[in-house]
Amino acid sequence: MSTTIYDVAEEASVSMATVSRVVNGNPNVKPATRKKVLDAIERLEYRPNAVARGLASKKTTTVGVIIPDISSIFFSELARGIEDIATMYNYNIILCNSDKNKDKEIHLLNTLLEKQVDGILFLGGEITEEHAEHLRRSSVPVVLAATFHEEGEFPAINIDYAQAAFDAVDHLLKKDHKHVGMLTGTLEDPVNGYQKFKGYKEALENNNVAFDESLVAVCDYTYDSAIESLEGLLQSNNKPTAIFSATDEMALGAIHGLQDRGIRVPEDVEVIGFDNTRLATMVRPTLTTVVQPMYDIGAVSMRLLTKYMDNEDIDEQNVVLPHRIAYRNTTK
Amino acid sequence: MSTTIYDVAEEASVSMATVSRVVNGNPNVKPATRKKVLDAIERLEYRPNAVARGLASKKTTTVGVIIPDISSIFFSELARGIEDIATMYNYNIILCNSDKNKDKEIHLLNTLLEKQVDGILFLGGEITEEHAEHLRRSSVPVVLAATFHEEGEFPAINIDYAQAAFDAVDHLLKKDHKHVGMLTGTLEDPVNGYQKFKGYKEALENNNVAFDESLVAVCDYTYDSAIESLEGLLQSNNKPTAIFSATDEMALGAIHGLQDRGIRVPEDVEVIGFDNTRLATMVRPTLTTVVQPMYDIGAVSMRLLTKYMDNEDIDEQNVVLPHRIAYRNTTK
DNA sequence: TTGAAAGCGCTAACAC
DNA sequence: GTGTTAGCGCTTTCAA
Repeated sequence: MSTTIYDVAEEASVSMATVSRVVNGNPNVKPATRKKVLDAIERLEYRPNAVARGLASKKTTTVGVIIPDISSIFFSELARGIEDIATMYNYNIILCNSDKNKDKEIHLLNTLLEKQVDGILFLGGEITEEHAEHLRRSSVPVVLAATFHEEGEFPAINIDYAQAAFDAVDHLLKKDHKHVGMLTGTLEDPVNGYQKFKGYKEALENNNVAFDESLVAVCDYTYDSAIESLEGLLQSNNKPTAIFSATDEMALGAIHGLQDRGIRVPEDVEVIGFDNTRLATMVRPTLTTVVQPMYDIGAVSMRLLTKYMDNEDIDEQNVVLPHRIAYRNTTK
Repeated sequence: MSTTIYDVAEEASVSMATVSRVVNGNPNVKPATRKKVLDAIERLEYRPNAVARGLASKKTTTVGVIIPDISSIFFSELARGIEDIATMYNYNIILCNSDKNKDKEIHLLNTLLEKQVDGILFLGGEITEEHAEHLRRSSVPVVLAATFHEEGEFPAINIDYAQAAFDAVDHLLKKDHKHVGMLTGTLEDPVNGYQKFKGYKEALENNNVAFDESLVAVCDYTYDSAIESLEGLLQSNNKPTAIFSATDEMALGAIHGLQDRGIRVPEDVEVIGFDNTRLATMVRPTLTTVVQPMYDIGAVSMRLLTKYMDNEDIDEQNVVLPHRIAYRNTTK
């Protein structure tokens, strides 16, 4: 079997309590005995059993992360931010894909709780009342990232999506575009759907431009769906001369869809994306897009979670990170 | 405190052993008592403690995944394949970024072992002799994915990178290109560097084309580095009329770098990438590239790991998945 | 500064 | 079918 704390104690001729103390950096150990123990550990290649430790101490130094889809260019960047900060604070991460599926999300929540994680990060999905009920019952802190609960009941890290969308569309409108199209996710999606759409509409109102339903296309976030939906927009009586897309990937779809039809970007149609994923500079023309600090959202949410786990003071449980627009070449 | 198996036993007026039996689906329980227990569990909202269970059973149903960088479009796709199969077999995943850094990798290996994972998936990094020593000492099975050990000592899932590179370059050469450039990763990288470069050289030899050092540029896998390195290739006395890139992202860099200089793709220069990431169809012209089944590599490696963990028979510890070339519009 | 001993919540013999 | 009991490897009082 693998060597235990008892073996080390015996090898060093001390009690297991003393071994435990040196392993845990407890200062109440005479340097000489500390050395004895350290040597024994080395000789025996002792490696503490984190499961036993977790059972005894009720801390696993592991946090659960529920993420819609790790293969998404957006969420994987978030995940990286999370993992970096987790490492910094000595936590490991159990990563689970939810596909934004409610049942899966709730199931995962329970699985993670069974595994005794010290905290949970919930990313991206819609927070329904059913979610809220489960989250409330959680025995460990939960923080949301890139999503939020209507009532602001749970700590959450986001940008102001509606305002960001407003800014982008407003920019277009101020340049005298009369017909600005929008590519959106499903409106049930609080972030990529509802909030951004809301910003779009508000910008229209604010600029006294009538809302035209035929100018908004609901897509499923994929590049291909954007190309397809474009057909609809182009059919509108109010053919768009500018398009705001809820994600970069769909913006690329729009750009290429336009180009494939011989429509020039930005000369004939200007395009603004959202997220500033690495894709944005990997297209020609390079994409003007709303910059959302993805890595930071992950990092900040993990940091906030550590505060909850360590019972530190929380100054603000709902943090709104800044956004801006990166002007590149899909706009004039 | 949270409710334990004792509470349930009391509530149901049975012994804890019986509760354990129903929780674990042991058939030796009378239906009537099973129901009693199930009811008690429901009433008390009992949730088994996986840590205690792990300590007692020596199984955590958790596997460790050491991955170079989860935010990479390539590895995140692999990770998705891993997670899906893990879920299917009821495992969770502890995800750790290594940045292909040897010390980090070895440190992570130890951390995961401390956490008593049931198995480990090691992705992408170089396997030095030092790695091998640590891997050999692992108390749980380890499988490699998208990397391998020279001696084939450890189970590994890959495609034949050298052959794949050969195929791509050979295709170019057969079309009478005399000067085929290559964008490669560092040659220490067994996969993206050495193997692909080897395939490149072999294709040259096979077609009786002299190797010209000025035609290969070592990049750091980024889009930008590819754009930069392009300058060097274009300076060569044997200006390339075709370019083979070790990754799609660098291929995009090359394409845009060429286009920015007014060089047309594929008319003036043909380009072939590697991986067939989602980027490949998100560029114009769409990218001809070597198709590597990323998701499958993840899925198959996780499946193989489950076999090791469950002591199933292994037919082949070194699996080589098929590759092919997707011909699109960066080649004529 | 060190040791003894009581759990942590569960599984897995073993007995009945 | 069901209960008893001895660990799993560690942390954490409490004494000394």
